[in-house]
Amino acid sequence: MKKDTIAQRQSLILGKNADFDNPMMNALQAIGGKWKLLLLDSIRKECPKRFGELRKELEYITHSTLTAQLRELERDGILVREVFPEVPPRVEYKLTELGKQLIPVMDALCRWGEEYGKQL
Amino acid sequence: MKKDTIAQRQSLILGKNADFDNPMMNALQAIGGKWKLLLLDSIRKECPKRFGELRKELEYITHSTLTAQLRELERDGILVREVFPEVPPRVEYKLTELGKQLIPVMDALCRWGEEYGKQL
DNA sequence: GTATTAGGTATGAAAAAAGATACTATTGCA
DNA sequence: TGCAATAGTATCTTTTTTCATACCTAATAC
Repeated sequence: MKKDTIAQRQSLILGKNADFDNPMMNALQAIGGKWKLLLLDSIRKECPKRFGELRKELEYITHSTLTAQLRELERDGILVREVFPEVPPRVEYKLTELGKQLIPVMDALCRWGEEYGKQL
Repeated sequence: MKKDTIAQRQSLILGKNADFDNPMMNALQAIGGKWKLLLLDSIRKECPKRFGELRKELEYITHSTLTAQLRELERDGILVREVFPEVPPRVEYKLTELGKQLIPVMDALCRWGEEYGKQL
């Protein structure tokens, strides 16, 4: 296959046309960002969760980055966004069924993170 | 705490002085790169694995990036590097105990990746 | 009419990650 | 002598990601 830009090659690796035979690639394409697992971990602990609550918890994430990451997770069917037509507005995010299926993964990863933290 | 550079803030988030109370942050600090889980997934399937084999499997990774990622995983105690004093040289990578504890995580993540792939 | 609120968008600049490329070492073999 | 093979390093450039900042929206209270 022709490879013109790096982005195109990336799409082969972690992108939309990812190798369906490699589940790890599929998974990383969806949740492989810097913040995504942190976001999902926070949402699963209190679901639904508001935008502002996420901001507070992920102290150092930027407003615009937070929006971007949430949009991607929504696009990929991992969480849903619900807007309440109030003023001031309220927006809640919660896991979809697919998102909930990530909970065992997050559990396992957290357990490992504790192990890893011990020897840090 | 004073925050001068982005790097310093990052170190608060995902870095060496990460919040030990947040296992997810610990975990992502170690295995959160773009290639790391792909590398580990490949190594766990055939352990030990040679440098050149990794290159072939992760078709699009650069030689120097592969080296860098492997060095970090070694530094973080997730895999060990064994050099065989032959010519041409042979270098094998294998999971440490800590690395092996990642196997359930990778299993869970792959299962999820399959689910996710279905609706892609 | 303007301040407040929560959430969002848009822009350009900065930083981090990854890439391309060229170089090294080793030694048996033609 | 020169080349092949494997693994690695060093340097510079490009790509991607994230940040900083400013601006937008809506209903309500003042």
